[in-house]
Amino acid sequence: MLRPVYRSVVKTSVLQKRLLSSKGSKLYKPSPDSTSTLIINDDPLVAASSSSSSSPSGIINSNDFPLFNKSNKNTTNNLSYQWKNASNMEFDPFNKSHASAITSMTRTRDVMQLWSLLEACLQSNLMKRAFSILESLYLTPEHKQRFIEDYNMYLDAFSKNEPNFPIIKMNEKLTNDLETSFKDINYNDKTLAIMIHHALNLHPTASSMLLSPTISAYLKMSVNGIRDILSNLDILTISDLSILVNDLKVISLSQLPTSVKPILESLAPSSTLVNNIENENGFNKTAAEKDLNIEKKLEFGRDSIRTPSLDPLREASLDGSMGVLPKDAEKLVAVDTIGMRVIRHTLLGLSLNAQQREQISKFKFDANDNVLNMKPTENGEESNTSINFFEIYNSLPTLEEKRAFESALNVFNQDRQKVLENRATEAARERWKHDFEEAKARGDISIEKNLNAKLWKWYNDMLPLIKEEISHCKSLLSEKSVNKRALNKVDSNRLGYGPYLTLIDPGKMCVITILELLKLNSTGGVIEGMRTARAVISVGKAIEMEFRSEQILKSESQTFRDVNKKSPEFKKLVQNAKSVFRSSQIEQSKILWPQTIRAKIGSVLISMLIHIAKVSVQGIDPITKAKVHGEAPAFAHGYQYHNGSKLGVLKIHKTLIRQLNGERLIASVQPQLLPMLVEPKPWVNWRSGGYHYTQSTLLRTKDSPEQVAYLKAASENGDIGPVYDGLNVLGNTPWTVNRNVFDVVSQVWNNGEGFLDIPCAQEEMVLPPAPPRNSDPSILRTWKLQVKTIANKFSSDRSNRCDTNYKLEIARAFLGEKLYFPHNLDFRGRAYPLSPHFNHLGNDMSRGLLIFWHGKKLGSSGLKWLKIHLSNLFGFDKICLEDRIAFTESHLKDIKDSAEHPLTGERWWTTADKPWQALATCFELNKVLKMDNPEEFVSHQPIHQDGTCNGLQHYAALGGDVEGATQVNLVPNDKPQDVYAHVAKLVQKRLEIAAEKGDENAKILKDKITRKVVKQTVMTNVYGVTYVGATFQIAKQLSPIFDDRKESLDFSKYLTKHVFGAIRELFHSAHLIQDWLGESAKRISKSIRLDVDEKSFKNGNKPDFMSSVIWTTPLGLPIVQPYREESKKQVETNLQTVFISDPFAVNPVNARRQKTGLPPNFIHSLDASHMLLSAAECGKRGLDFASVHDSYWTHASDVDTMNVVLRDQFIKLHEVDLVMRLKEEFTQRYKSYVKIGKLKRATDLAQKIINIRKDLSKKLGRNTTLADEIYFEKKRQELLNSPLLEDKSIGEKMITTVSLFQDVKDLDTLELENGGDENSGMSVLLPLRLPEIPPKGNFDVRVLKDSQYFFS
Amino acid sequence: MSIPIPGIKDISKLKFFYGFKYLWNPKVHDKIFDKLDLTKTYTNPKELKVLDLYPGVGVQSAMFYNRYSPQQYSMIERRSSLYKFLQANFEDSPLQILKRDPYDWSTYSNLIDKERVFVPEVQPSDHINDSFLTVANVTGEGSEGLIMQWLSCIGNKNWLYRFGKMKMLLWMPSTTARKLLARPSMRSRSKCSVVREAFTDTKLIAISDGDELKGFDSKCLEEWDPIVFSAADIWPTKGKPIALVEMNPTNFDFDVENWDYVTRHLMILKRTPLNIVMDSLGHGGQLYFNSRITDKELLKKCPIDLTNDEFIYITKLFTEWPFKPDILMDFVDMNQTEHSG
DNA sequence: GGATTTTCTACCGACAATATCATTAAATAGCCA
DNA sequence: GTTCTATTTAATGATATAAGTAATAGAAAATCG
Repeated sequence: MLRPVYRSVVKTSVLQKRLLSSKGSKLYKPSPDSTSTLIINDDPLVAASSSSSSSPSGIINSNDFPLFNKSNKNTTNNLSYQWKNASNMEFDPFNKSHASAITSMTRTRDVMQLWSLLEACLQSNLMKRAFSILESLYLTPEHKQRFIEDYNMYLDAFSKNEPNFPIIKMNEKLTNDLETSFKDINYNDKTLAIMIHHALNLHPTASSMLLSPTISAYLKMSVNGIRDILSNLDILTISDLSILVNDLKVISLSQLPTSVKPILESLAPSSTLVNNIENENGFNKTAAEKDLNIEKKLEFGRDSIRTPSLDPLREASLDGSMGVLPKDAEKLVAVDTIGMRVIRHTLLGLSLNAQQREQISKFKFDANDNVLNMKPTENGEESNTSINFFEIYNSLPTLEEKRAFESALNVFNQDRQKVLENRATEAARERWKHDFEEAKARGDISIEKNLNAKLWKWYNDMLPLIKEEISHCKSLLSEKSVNKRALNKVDSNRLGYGPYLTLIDPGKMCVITILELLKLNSTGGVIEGMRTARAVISVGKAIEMEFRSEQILKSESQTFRDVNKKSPEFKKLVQNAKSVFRSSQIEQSKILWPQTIRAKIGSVLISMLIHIAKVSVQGIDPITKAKVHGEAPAFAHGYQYHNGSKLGVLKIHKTLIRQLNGERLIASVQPQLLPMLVEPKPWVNWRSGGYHYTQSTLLRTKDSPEQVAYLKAASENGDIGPVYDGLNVLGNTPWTVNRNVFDVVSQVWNNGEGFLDIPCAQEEMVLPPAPPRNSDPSILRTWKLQVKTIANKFSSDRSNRCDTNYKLEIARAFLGEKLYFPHNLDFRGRAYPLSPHFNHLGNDMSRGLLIFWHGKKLGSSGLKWLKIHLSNLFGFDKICLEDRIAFTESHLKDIKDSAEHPLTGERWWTTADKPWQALATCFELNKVLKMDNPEEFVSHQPIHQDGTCNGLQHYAALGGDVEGATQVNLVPNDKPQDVYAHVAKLVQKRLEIAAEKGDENAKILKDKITRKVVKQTVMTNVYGVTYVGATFQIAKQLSPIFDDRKESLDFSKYLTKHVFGAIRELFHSAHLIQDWLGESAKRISKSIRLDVDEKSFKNGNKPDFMSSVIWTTPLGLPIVQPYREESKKQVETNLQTVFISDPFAVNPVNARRQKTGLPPNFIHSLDASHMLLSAAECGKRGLDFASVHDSYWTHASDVDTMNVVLRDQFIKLHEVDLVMRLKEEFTQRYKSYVKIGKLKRATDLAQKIINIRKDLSKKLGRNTTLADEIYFEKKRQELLNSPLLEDKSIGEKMITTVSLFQDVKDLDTLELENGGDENSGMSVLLPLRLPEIPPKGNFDVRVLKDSQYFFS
Repeated sequence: MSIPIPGIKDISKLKFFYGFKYLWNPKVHDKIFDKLDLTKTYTNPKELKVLDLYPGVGVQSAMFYNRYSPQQYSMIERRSSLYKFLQANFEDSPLQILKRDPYDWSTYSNLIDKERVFVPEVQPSDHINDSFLTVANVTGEGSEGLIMQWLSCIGNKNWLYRFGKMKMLLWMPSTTARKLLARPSMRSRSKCSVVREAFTDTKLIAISDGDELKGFDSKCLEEWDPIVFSAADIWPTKGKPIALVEMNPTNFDFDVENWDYVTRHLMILKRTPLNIVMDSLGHGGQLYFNSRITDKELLKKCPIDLTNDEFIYITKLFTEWPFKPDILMDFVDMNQTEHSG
């Protein structure tokens, strides 16, 4: 590999600094040779490694990464490992393994907090404080390597803050900072980029003559080459680059980063614009407004003058920085932008009917005005404001036209997506205002009645409060000397959250707070309200999220602000460059707000809202019985008890709740997390993918830095490409809303009645009358329980309805749109859509509402699969395919009726297992059946192929279990096997035998065993359900048969034993593997890593076990089981203290959960791998693909192809002995770990250990502990690994209680398994050994190739 | 003929006490009985019926019987090891041993109404019931809830309190006693001390020596002058100190449900003055109560400083509040089971 | 080292106790040389 | 101006909260002497 030319920064820096700091014009005339002498080639790695603190415990051990060898294309076929060395010696907060480094963990936390604070201070122009934070960061030794990045952040902010600071002074400052304040810190190319940018943007009156040499000087100082300087697009704007290339001509085009090169190429020198006006005026504007201006400029050219606005919104805003759409913008958007005119032109050029034509010509192709259909439809204005793109797309006759349409739509949607992710709060605010003004025109009463009008009132009341708070914070923060003692509690709190609060536009914060609280209504088990803890954190998170996307948008528009060309081709270029830019920005941001800050911010905002939000209420005076009207706070903070524990709650007033129930809730859906209108950003990196402006991580880590550390290392090693591939296929599947189904759901919904799983709308709950107070306590108690049950039902119904409302509203908003679901993974690798509420993983209704955007002709086999699909949805999925087809064909009449009269007809579809999806299928089938040639029918319906007990399929393949494999359809068969029925049969047989022997229970139960009784238990058995749990499941199934609950439970207990027995018998080898996994997990989680800090061994002989179970999936994804003891702390906020966990705390593992979790998690990691492999392959073959874990979806015509892929990939996955590989990985990873075990006392080895202990005891003057032994063994290991030969030889001679085991081969004979005589065993440290793998059976997974019922 | 009292030697052989603790030293018991001076209430012990809940090893039971020879003395004890012990020691004595669970409400309805094994006399509430006494030992650390439930039964006038104002001699952990007996403004003042104040007249009779004593107010201790006995007089010796209180129900007249809601919520923020804390009672509470409470001094007080009478006053205002919240819905429901096959 | 007591209770997506008092650690003021 | 101590403040830890052991009960892990 070619290494870029490094220059030893250590040696050059001082000289360079001296050069820069030299006074006068000399600086601007650097002689070429003087700079070149500064370049000293030296191996930077030597310097880096010697300066790093290289604590081995602080960094992931190289042993930690057994990854698959990528050299062989068929990864699964290769058993050899490539032990990659994650020799990342830099300090990085995530790069810590939990097993070690307790101290650096706390430092990590400190650094994280300092970072977030630094960022906040820089944003708020608190330069002094920022500098002192820098000083603290500088003192963290592990952080030195990265410190320059923080300094760059500071310098950049400084430059923006003082745009007219002469470059000489700037240079002096830089020199001074790096030479005195932060010794040993060297600038990097970004530092230079900042200086260049500063120089370029100085007021033009500055001696521009000298500009060129200055810049040349900086360019020559480059550490990694000029290219590297220029790649800092977050610093150097396009116009900067343009000047450098075209005006100063100090660089050539070829040196530019590839993503922007084409833009600059197309910018002719003459048309380059450097907008200095913007520079002068625009500093205190928020990103949004800047962006808005950019947008406008992009569209109308720079001549469009911003007219001063009298809009009250603007007046109200703090320093005029409200990022709202100016009123005059509406006028402006009415005029077509050129780019959009082109889109319209394109669209009108397609084959459209008259109506479509009219729609398009009326339609305003402006992203700001037409984000989504969120406006009420009652006014019937729908036809004007929205276009059903799906219909148009479908009506286009040729593929070319479709392509052209999609391409035009995509350009439009790119803009809409941007607006969607960035302008949602403004949109909400606009809506409120609009409604308010309308209501106002009608009178005060209608203001009260209209929710949005009320929200607008709250907004206006809250805004000044926030502003006041912010100005408090600002004045407090800008005080010269902060006398901490003189501060009251409120102010010292402000000092903490103040820097963050000042970051975001106050108006936005209002909107976010209000929306979050409305969204959280009836969550957390609270009857009419929410948990305070959740509320404050949600608001805090939402604020942070807003800030993040604002940041990205801001830097993006900063960089591209002067790009001003109107051709659509150019626009595409810019869009492309921007997305590359965003990606790298998101990638770079590592800063997260601490949880405590989120909570504090949230509480401040919420308490303001509580203070001002009022609703008018009426009650009855208990004395006079007269109706009383009044005003009450809409939100109230209080507490409720649960099992004696207090729970902070935020109650919402009944009046408001009633209003919310009748409301369309679309507004409060977190807009950043809606489905996307364009393809998600592809996953290329562990934290870059999905939404365009919202950061999401590849893995849903449970606040576990350990998981992140492994993921990051794998990502940086480039090991998880296949994961990205699969995930990107999932994300790139376009969907649309099934209008037919939507209309039916909508009708049902508006009806307000209960329908299928939609509960009916209920106003009040009906409670049984209370018994007299002096009734027996037991009677009082049953009544209380009744009330509780009813209330629970009521509130769960309501939240259910609310959830349905969300789904429906999102669906409505996306009617006729092309939509995408960005995905990420849970910690085992299973994929989930990022957007909540409405997605294809949702309930039956959500799934029924979704169809593929692309249609495919049924072709020869499509109709067959469509029919089978319907049969499956009705629950007939365990009969052979022909019978399923026959089922559908025998119901053609019902299908027709269901499709044509879904609600008024026989409603046959409602009898299906999955009625809404069945209805969707009926609609298609009905259309197909009317066609002369069904093969020509264009189908959009996803067809599902489900694995029969997917977990058991994997187990069977792992164990090579022929019997089990047969049961789960791994073996070709002319008829699908029904596991559940089979288990039921086995249980039945057992019962019959028992009954013959005179077993009473068996006699009663033997004829009551159905498939249904055992189904859940068989399923959950894979997840390691316990005897007790299974008993409950079975009791639930049996309860209709027996009247007495007690009796039913007794029978269930009995039955459970037999069911368990039957399952064990049937899937014997699966259970052996399950046991093996469990035992391995137990041993690992009870093992000790030697280089662990002795502190965790403080309890003498009882250490805290720190090692969690870690493995790598066949796709290379490292999986860390995050189960640890949680440590939570109380954090003070404005409202109350909240109880939150500290993510950087180092906690011992929860061995139990590690143990019970491994079997299911391992299997899930395999099925996830299978899914991703299949997805990638299907993607390659041009299939539209979606998945719900073990259910795979595609077009009817492609089902056969997909099935082939599924089987191939499954075989590919299991051709390797995965269990063996897992064991090898474990053995390698936990190589030098020890466990506490018992050794037979009557052995030589034991005697030797006793002698060592005696010696040691003498030396120490006390009894030895295992901790001491660990200490010495650790010492020995350190010596052995020492580079010094003498150390090494000392180490080799050293004998410890652990080293004695090195050469022992027959440990089994020496170790006492549990039990044994009391005196024969003694506690010693034994090397960790894993149990033997159960023998593999004879099943050859390759026979699967011909099993048609594998997935069906 | 008096019943022999089990000695510490026999008692110490017992292994299982389920976390309960018993005073075994007869001398201390004697002192306690002297102090209790029960004949003042039970002028005619021959008509007295005593219910002994969780009698444990029965030392106190036997000594009681020996002293007063009541008409009926029934011990309710279900825990097998202790039941066996009682059987072995008192099989032939007049003490009645019933293997029932004192925790279970049905035990009482069965005993009293169904089987009529133990039928106390109903007496009006103008005096302490002079023919019915309950003695109980609820010294288990985890059984504090039972005491609290019994207390609320006084408020409901159900359970054994349907027979009138029945006296109860109750052993409990010292910490529980401290909480119950706390008076306004004391550190341990909590909702249950208000409940105690509302429904009963309770005195500390005896307490084992130890650090826990420090938690009690010295003035109160002076007033009650409890018998302080050594921790060594308790078996099993390990564990926390215990105390004996005498609980006499009192007359009360207020809306218990609303009062319960008000006290429960106010005592959460027991150090927050009333003029602020009222918001936690419901939407707009602060505004309402600040306008209704005329006594400005009261508004400055914190819940912890309030007497029960003051709580009753606040409750009255609360019930008169036109916009008062629904007190029935004052609970959270934890995620119920969903998800199926 | 062995019995008693406590802790679970099928995996994942998922989402959470809190007020107050006592004690300890840290920081500041004061004090004096 | 420093160093040492007294005093105050911040941080941390402990404890109580409500009041049928949430619907349930028997095994496995953890604790304690």
